[in-house]
This record gives sequence, C-alpha cells and structure tokens, in this order.
Amino acid sequence: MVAKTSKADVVTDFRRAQVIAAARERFTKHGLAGTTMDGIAQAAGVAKGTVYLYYKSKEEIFRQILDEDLTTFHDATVPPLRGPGDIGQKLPAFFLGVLGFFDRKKDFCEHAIFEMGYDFRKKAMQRFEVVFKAQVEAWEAVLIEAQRAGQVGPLEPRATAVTIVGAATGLAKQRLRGWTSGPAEEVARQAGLTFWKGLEPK
Amino acid sequence: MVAKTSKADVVTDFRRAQVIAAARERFTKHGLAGTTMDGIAQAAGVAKGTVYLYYKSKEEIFRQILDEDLTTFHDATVPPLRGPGDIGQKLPAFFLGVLGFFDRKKDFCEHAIFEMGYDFRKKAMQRFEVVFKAQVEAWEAVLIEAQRAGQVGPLEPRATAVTIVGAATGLAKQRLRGWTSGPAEEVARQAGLTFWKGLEPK
Amino acid sequence: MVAKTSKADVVTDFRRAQVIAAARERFTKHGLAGTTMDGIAQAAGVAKGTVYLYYKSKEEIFRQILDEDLTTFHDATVPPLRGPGDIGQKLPAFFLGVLGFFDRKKDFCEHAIFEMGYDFRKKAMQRFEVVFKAQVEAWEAVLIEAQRAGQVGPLEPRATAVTIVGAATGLAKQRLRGWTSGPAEEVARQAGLTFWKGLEPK
Amino acid sequence: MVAKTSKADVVTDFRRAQVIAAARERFTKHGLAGTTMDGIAQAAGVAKGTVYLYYKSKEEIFRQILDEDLTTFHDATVPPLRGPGDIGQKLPAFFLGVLGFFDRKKDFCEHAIFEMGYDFRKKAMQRFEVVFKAQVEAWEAVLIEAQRAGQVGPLEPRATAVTIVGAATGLAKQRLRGWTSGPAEEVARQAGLTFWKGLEPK
DNA sequence: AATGAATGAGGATTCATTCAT
DNA sequence: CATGAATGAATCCTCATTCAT
Repeated sequence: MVAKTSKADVVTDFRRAQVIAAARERFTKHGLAGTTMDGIAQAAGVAKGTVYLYYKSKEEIFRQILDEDLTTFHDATVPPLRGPGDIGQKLPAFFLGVLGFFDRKKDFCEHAIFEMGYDFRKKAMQRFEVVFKAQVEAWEAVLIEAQRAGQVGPLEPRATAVTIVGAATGLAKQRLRGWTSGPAEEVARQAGLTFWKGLEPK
Repeated sequence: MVAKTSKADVVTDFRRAQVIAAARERFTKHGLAGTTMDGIAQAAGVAKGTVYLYYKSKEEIFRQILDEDLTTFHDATVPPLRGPGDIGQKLPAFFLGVLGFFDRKKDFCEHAIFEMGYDFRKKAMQRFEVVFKAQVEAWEAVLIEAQRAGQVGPLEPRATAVTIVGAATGLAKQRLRGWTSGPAEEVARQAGLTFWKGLEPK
Repeated sequence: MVAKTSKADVVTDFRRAQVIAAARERFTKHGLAGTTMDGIAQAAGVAKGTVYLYYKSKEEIFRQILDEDLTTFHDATVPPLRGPGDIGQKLPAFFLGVLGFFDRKKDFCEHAIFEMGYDFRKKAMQRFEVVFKAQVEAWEAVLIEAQRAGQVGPLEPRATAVTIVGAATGLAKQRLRGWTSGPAEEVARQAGLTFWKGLEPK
Repeated sequence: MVAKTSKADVVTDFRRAQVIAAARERFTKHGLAGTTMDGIAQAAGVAKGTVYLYYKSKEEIFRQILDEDLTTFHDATVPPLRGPGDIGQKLPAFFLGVLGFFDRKKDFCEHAIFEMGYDFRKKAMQRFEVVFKAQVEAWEAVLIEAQRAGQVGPLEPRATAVTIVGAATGLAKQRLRGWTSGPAEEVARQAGLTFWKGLEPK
C-alpha cells in the first residue's frame, strides 16, 4: 500500500515550517529570552493560538530548530572525515565545514547556542555534545589510521582530535563575533596548514 | 600616613563581595535570565532591598562580575606572551592560562559568556573582544619576532595568531562542557605540541 | 456604504469603557498615586493583564480620562460665549457651565486635577491651560464687544476676563469641597448677579 | 517660677525647624509622592533615622507644614475683614491677602495642596475648610453689616461671600499656574473693582 | 482548524520605617 | 542623641499559556 499524505498532513507540515522559519528569525534578532510567542506568531502571520496548535511551548520550538541545525552541522562535518583523502586535505575541509556552518547559521547561533536557561541548556548541550563527540571520534579514527600509515608523527590521537575540534569551533566563534573577517576558505586553509605543518621551521 | 579604611568601608566591601559571590552562584546555576534578585538576596543571606543598597540593578551586578573576570583573564594570558621564552614554551603556557581561567571560572562563565540579552551582550562582547584582540596581537608580535629569529616557518602571522587564540578558547569551552576531562596541564601540553610540531611526521 | 463596526471593535470599545469607568472610580477614591493597576483591574472585573491589553500604562489611562473631561469642559463653557446674548445672560450661563462640569465630574476631578506627579502634571496642566485660556479669551472678546456696544463700563477687559474665569473655577472647587451646597443654578445666578450688578447700591 | 527652656528643647526646636525647612524644599521640588524621606534627610543634612526622632512619619511632617501655612493664610486674610474700612477697601485688601499668600507659598502649595492621598487629603482638607469657612463667615458678616449701613444693594450675603472667596482662590490658582502674571496688587485692585462696581455701565 | 482575548504568576525595583550600634 | 544599614511590603508591567468562539 502506498504511503498517503493527507491534505491535513500537508497543512500541518506547512504550518510547522512557517512557525519554525518565523521563530528562527525572531530568535536571531532578539535572542531566546527576548523572543515572545507574540513575536513568533506575528512573524509567522498566524495567531498566537495557532502556534500552540503545532508546538506546545516555546521550548519545543527552540528544540526543534536546534535539532535541525545540529543535524546539518553533523552532516557537514563528520561524514567527510570518513571518506578518502589524507589529513592535509581533511584538515582544511573540516575547518571549512565548521566555519561554513556557523557562517550560515550565524544569525541564529549567535543567540541560540548561548542563551538558554539551566535545565534547558543541559538538554540542548547534550545534543551538541553528540555532534562534537562524533567529530572527535571521527578525527581520532582518522589520526589512528594515519599513524598506522605513517602519515603523522607519534602524537596522542585522542588529545589531538580534541585539539582540532576545539580549534575549529573556537575559530568559528571568533568569526561569529566578527573578530576574523576574511573568507572562510582562506581561514580554513591557513588553520589547516598550521596544524599540518606546525610552527617549527623545517 | 597609612591609608585608612573606615569600618563602613569594610562592611561595604564585605557586602559587595557577599552579593557578588551569591550572584555568581545563582548566575551559574540558573543563567542570567533565570536568576532573580530574590534568589541572589537569598543566596547572599540578606533581604532583597539590601542588594539594591550595593548594586543598583541586576545588570550592574552582572557587569561587575564580568569585569572582574575579564581582567583576570587578560592578566593570565597576555602579559606572559610579552615575557621571555620561545614559542615552544609559550604555546603550552598560553593554553594553560586560557584553560585554567575557564576551569576556575567555570561556574560563572558557563552561563555568563553565553546568555546575555541583545543590547546587553553587545556591550559585554566589546569587553571580551578587547581581551581576545589583545591576545591575538600579542601572539602576532611573538610570531613576527620568532620569524625574524628564524624560529618558525613562513606562516602568515596574523592568521596563525587567530588560529591559536581560537583553538585555546575552543578547547576551554569543550572542557566547560565536560567533553575533555584530563588535567589542564596535560591538555595544554598536548595542544602546544600539536601546534608546535604539527601533525606531519618528521 | 454604511460604516461597519466589527464585533472586535465593539468588544474593544466596551473594554476600554469598562477600564476607564473603573479607573475613574479608583482615581476618585484613592487618588493617582493611591490607585493601583490591580485595583483598576479588580474594579473593572478583569485580570490585571487585560487592562494592559487596552492601555499600556497607568499614565495612559489617566491621560485618556483627562482628555475626555477636558474636551467636555471646553465644549460646555467656551462655545456658548461666542453665541448671542448679553453679558447678563452669559455670566450665569458660564458659571453654570463650569459648576455643572465640576459637579458632574466631581468624582474624578476631585483628585485628578490636583494629584499628578511633577513632570506629569506639567503636561496635564498644559492641556488644562488651553481650556482656561480659551475661556479667558472668549470672555475678553465678549467684554470688548460689550464695551463697544456700551453695555459695560470702562473696565480692563483682560483682567476682568481673568477674574471671571478665576471666580468660576474657584466656586466650582468650593463646591467640590462641599462648602457650597445649593443647586448649581442658584449659585450660578447669584454669582452672575454679583459680577453684573456689583456690590454697590444703586 | 520662670519658664525654663532646657538645652534639649533648643536642640529639638532646631532640629524640627531644620527638617521642616528641608521637607518644604523637597515637597516643593518633587511633590508629595515624589519626595522621599531620604531626600528630606539629605536636604536637612541629617541621617534618615534622625528625621524619625523628630517626626514619626512623612505624613506628620507634611501635616505640620500644612498647619503652619494654614495659620499664616488665616491670619493674612480673616482678621483684616473684622477691622474698620468699607467694602471698597476690604475687597482689594482681601484679594491681595489671598494672592500674596499663594504667591509666597507658591513653591510649596503648588504640590502640597494638590497631591495628597485619599484619607490624607480628607484630613488636610478639613483644615483648609476651616480657613475658607472663616473667610466666608467674615465676609458674610461684613456684607450683612454693610447692608444694614446701606452700603451695598440687596444681594444674598452668604452666596455673595462664597462668590468672593471662590473668586479669590480661583485667581490665586490661576497665578500659581502662571496664567496671570502682573503684580498681585494690580490684579487685586482690578478684581476688587469688578466686584465693587459690577460690569454694568453706570 | 484558527483565533486572539483573557489570564495571572512572576520579576525588577522603590522606599517608608525600624533598630542595632 | 545620631546614625544609616537592613528590611520587605508594595507596585508596575511582561508574557507564556489557555480556552471560548
């Protein structure tokens, strides 16, 4: 039997997308605390009550946006590490993935990541953690493999993986703050080089 | 003649410290928005009105904590870069400074850095920016000098400085999240090595 | 096509009237400072938040009441002076207009006129001033015209106008205080006579 | 035995005067509600607690000022009516007394008279009432006497007295508002004339 | 399904008054 | 007597959530 998408489902999907888009815009502009359900409803062009038909609380809306973005983030950074290519290629690619994501989501992340309450953040961060851990593990695997192949020196793989991932998000955050301005590609290349070649003169 | 501290001054200092300590604890547990003046007062063991005798608003309390911490942060990370020592020493020292600061201020920074409202954050971030910029500039100077002395290869100093500073805060943030657990010294050493030696085999 | 009043408009009008009526009552009983939004809401039989749906602050409510009453006041006293009739008729009519207004608005005016805060009053008084000035000017015109027609003696029109207007409000205020009790008509007639005939024996 | 004024009494009197003077200034500038005990204490150059040593509440301070001023007001307006002189002299003299009082106390009255809360005003107004009633009665006596002597026409004495007193305070209030600016003497003379001669041509 | 009016708990801030020193 | 730190009740206003239409 063929999966059937009823008219109701279409409407529901449409409304949810409408609300999410509006909420993203508001969270972006005003932060989590500064965003009101009124604001979201208005931006979505529906009545406040309607928002509650599709999401049962402000938190749920926020969580969904976070979920979506984290999935995007994961997909942009982890799978490539599992593919072919040597570290010299994977380093800048990874940095670019991270920087690119934050550049694109700049608006939202600017507030979103940083503005949640206690319990709320705890849950949100667990989700972030999953992605970061996946990145660290992917890098760890890459480094172990590279060591086996003699492509890198005798560094501790776990610690190095953490350093790389930390550096990537650190750079991204600095870009969010506007402290680094060049094109993401150039920054990613440069950072990749620093890690790959080190600072020591040859 | 010796500077004289009146009894009133002592009490004032004591109360302010009391309030700041309490506020730090509350901001830590509940975030900026989640912290109430009632909560701060209670944690400080005084009446709500008393808090207002020493700070005229929640924002002022927050700002003071931020100021204190930023000064500490700056002093722990920038001056050492200006002192003697080669990059191989300065790298882990710098990482340790950053990690150590966030480890110690973990409580407060956890929320503080990331939770302020729109306009509010703008101002707060300008203060953070000052410290980060100072770090970047100090590193840039170190790298230029090192290049002149032939101690490092032909990397672009500014971009490299940004990478180092970004990496340091990135690592610190990961520790805040509990994603890296070892002693700060070890992490700093490891990260320093990665930057210094690079990943390439010799 | 006939102007259409939507149901929403009707409800809005009703609520606003409800709030204004309640506020009038509270201001009357407790004065401006002594009236709380809770009190107004309660008197209006709605929740506090509801009041804020229709007026965005206590001040706005107060201002609206003031505006309404000042318009009424102006219309009851100034236009008649511009119509036909000699001073002997206009005097008691004017007194009656002023007394009647304060009698009717007794409740509110009792406090309203006299109880606003510093800056606030300044603005409110400018509005009052407009009405009083209009009265004075209307009287001045009446007196000048009457002099031209030889109906009054050689008094200074401006000063006399001020005296008449001052006397009218003074009388009204005494009634508010309960110091004069007779019917407004009689008081107005009597005062009109005093001004018209003077105290001197013929 | 001679009344002895102990040193304590002198200090007490001094302090009370100090507080009253300061309070007058603050009430004048900021109104009743806008004046804080802190402000009064500061203006008096004593500590807040000290104010409470001499007056047990803000209301009591206010009441005392009112009492003082009302006594002044009474003495400036009522006794002269009982002295010799015809109505033609007493009218401008009375107007001048009223205007002069309000001119001098302008600062304080501006707020004081008009800003008290419900119960508070009730009491305050009873005191005002006493003075106004005394004025009305004094005028009534003057008019009755004058009628007996054939100096005025057949007007109703009570109503006329009310009109005169109302006019006087009305004029005074207009001056407080700044709507009449000339010298008090001239305004009083003018108003006296209007009442004495009436508006009718002779 | 959609609406948006109504709700009321919650929070920052003020200030008259008290009381230990 | 004098002080001024401490108190906490009181008030204005916001906004997430509900529910009758």
